[in-house]
Amino acid sequence: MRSAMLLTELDDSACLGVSRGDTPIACKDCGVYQLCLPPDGGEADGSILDQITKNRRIFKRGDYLFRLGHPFHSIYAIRSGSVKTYIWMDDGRVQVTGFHIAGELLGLNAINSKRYHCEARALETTSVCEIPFDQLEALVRSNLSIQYQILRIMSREMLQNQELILLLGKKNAEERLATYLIGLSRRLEQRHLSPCEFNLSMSRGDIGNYLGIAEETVCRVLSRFEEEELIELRRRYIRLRAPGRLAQIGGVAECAARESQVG
Amino acid sequence: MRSAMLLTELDDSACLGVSRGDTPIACKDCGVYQLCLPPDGGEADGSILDQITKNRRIFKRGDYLFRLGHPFHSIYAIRSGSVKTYIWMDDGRVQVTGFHIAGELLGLNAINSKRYHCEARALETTSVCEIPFDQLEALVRSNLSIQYQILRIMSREMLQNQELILLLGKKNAEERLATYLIGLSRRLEQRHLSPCEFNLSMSRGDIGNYLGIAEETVCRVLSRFEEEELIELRRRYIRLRAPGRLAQIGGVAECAARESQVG
DNA sequence: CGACCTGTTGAGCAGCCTCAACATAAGTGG
DNA sequence: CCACTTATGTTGAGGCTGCTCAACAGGTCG
Repeated sequence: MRSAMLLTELDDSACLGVSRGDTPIACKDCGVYQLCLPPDGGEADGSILDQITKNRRIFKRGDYLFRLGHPFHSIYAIRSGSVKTYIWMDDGRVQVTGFHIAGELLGLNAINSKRYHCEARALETTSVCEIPFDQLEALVRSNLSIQYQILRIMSREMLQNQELILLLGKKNAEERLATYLIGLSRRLEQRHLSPCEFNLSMSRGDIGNYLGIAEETVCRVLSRFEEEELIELRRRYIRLRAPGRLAQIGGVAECAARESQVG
Repeated sequence: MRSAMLLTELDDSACLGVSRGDTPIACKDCGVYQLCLPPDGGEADGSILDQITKNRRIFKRGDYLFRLGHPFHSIYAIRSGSVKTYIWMDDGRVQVTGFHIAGELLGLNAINSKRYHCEARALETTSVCEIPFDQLEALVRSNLSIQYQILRIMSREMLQNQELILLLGKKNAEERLATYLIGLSRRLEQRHLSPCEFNLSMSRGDIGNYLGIAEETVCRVLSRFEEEELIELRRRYIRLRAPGRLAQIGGVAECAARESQVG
């Protein structure tokens, strides 16, 4: 038996946006591909890109990609699988700071201090491209647009963190979970994966920790959602039956309405 | 009467780390200076730097530096004064995402989408350097180390956001306020300003909003801190009488113990 | 098969919010 | 300069959301 995976219900070749063979990630928005393709759609420097995409590693469930405080050497582009990142306080309280799926980059916030400032752990069998920072720097020097891509990626990550701050500061338990489900759904959709039917790779405890609520509250709210026929639930399998309604509950703007204006 | 300022108790020339005349910000860690000085300590390109630092603007209390959704054109380096940034939900709930003082950069998270994703408003009379993004890009092209500096700055901002996420997700009201006071104190200290005696430029409501607690709770906890002789309080004036104890309450590691290791 | 991990549901409790009244300071106009 | 309004801060009382503790169910693994 393989370990729990996002989207085990779907066929393998589509799973997490990675095709079977050695072909690159199919999604325009993904990891190294995203990093190495200039925004104008031209081709990046093939040799360096090839070199980087060959640095593949597999992590099994529970393996650490990197650990808090350790020296920064690489950033990681997830090819398939999923990863959680978290930090903690001296007394042992832990805060999950993010779940990361195919196409996302990890470790960028270590650039400043040259040390990882969170811990990254695989939630399931996960394939990544490891990109040594010196290689990345060389890449940047050889190709100005890549530097700009990195800025864009970091800028986007900062936006996501702001959304999380809004969630933690102002939303109640129902809104938090609705927001979470819709956010996950949209990320899957961006990767051309089924946005309304998937398997969670993280536990209820992880979800609750991330959202700043207790594991039990996660269960209760999800049960309520199921009662109200907003979702269908079987352990880690979930189907969104009313994504629009969930977005409404979560206070998440429709994609199109994102650029709403001020008075 | 001038409006409330951080540190009105101190003499003007030291106020917020800006000297009286046209001399640059005195603090090594500050805004444009930080942006334009390569990490090796050499001099940046004088002409472009000069050009940029001449783009000065003054904002009065309540003025907007930029507004949510508006097209991104500039980033802002604060020279003196202070600014709050915030976002909101459709139903009007607002989340303050940060308070920013001299030496900090605003607007970097708009790079990705070319639109500002938060609103920035002066808390008091505030002097900034406005840096048009095209000028910044030119600067980056002419000087590779500046690009790296921007990466560092963004990386650091991401760390601060992670700390806020930890606070919002896991700390109680007392811990939040203690963390807040210590954080502010340390930022002032970095700018060679009195770390234990200052005037807050933000209201109790703003503080509570930022920390995810009610205004009334802010008052109550601060009153309790005063009773316990941890602080001295007179409206917006505050003196930290036991910063070590506050750091302990807030679960904030001592600066020296920051690189604590994992097992 | 038993041990263990994860998830679910219930009961009681508490931290913080809400609402409200009031105090103090700041701003405004005569 | 004072009366008035407005903004901000403080304190109290009561209520609610979500937490804690606990028991148990279902799946997984050695």
